[in-house]
Amino acid sequence: MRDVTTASTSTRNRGNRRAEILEAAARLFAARGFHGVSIEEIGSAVGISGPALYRHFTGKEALLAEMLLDISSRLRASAATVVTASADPQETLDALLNAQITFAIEQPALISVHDRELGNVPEPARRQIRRLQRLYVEEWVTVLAELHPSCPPARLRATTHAVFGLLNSTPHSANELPAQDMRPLLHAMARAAIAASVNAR
Amino acid sequence: MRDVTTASTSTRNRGNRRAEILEAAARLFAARGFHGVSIEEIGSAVGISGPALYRHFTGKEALLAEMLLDISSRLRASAATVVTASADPQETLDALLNAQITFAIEQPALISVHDRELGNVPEPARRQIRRLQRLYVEEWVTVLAELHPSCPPARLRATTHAVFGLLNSTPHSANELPAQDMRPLLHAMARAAIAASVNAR
DNA sequence: CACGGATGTTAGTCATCATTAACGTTATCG
DNA sequence: CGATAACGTTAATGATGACTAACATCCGTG
Repeated sequence: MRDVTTASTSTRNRGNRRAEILEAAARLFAARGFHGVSIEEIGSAVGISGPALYRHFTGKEALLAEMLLDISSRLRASAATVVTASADPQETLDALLNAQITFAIEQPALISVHDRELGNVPEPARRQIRRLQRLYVEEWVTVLAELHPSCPPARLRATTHAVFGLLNSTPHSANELPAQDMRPLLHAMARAAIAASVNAR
Repeated sequence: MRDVTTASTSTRNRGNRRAEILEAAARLFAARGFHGVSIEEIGSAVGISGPALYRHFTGKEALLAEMLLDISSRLRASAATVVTASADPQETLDALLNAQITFAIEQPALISVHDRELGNVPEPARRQIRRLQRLYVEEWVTVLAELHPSCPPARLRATTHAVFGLLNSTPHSANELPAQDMRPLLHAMARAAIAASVNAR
């Protein structure tokens, strides 16, 4: 149905509005939770008001679902890219750390929503999001297992979650340090925490 | 224990009710957020139904406020106790770590609610909770500053938040490892992360 | 025994939404 | 020039849900 060759003008701001709405909603959800924010508030945050959202999303839950799906897809995809880019596990781990740190620093609202609101996503989408999250964790576990083959996978999984918690602390410490200091700080802390985890046995 | 034979009626738990309600509400809030849980649900989770909650709390927001106030008071008090108990900063830090780890492992639901729902607490109480949280962070920063006087306080604060994120990852990794393995793992990771933070400069 | 307080119950009440309906306004394009 | 699709708007509509009212019950105590 879509004519790609002549669609330059017909799709003026279509993609923009959706992205704009998702961004505003993420900020609001991060502050007061999915059910604490009304459709009207999301609308007025982007200059339109209320039910106009239904021209872009089929409902509030669908908006949340798309938001979480987008986040987990991007994380998982970036991990997959990083993993195939290098054969050296230590280098790969550093790249995984850098990708996650970039995301945590640049999108603290999405980070918050991502690990708070899964319980509010309706069932068809929830399973898919969980799957992507699990795959993302497994990318990390695989890399860590290459570095430390003697460490049991369950321990590596717990280690990975702890590292995510460390890196995703940015919403709490956003104003303490500038990003240029925060970035190497988180990287160093995470590397040290991982090393301690697999050595202290 | 209690004599069940003579108490055929619905439980003689007079003082326990409030605590019971707070605990059930914490679990529910952790799963679906403050606004995602109804008064009716909280009530039926403890065997009573609906408006009976108003015999124990003046409202839903008051319930949340008391929950968060209780958590932050306990954390702050335990930190104050620990700090005065020893003059050796390293020993004090280990005690702080152990206290927070115990809390994170035993009360994952409270941990979740504590750093997600502050935005839903009405204003008089919110300021007080923030104050207690800030005092708790400052206990940590003070101890860390004794150990590493050359490190700027802002950096120590960011480090503290990152360590909290690491330790409070328990809601995500609850089923990966038994508590007896999780505890030393988190302790070792946190210590290493702190050391890396203050050294890598 | 009567009474009062603590604790429940069930039926309103009143707001607040999410969602839908019905109705403009462009602007692209045949 | 219309037709039509994209995008908004302002009223319903219907649920849900917090909170209140009115009414038991139990139990300690004067």
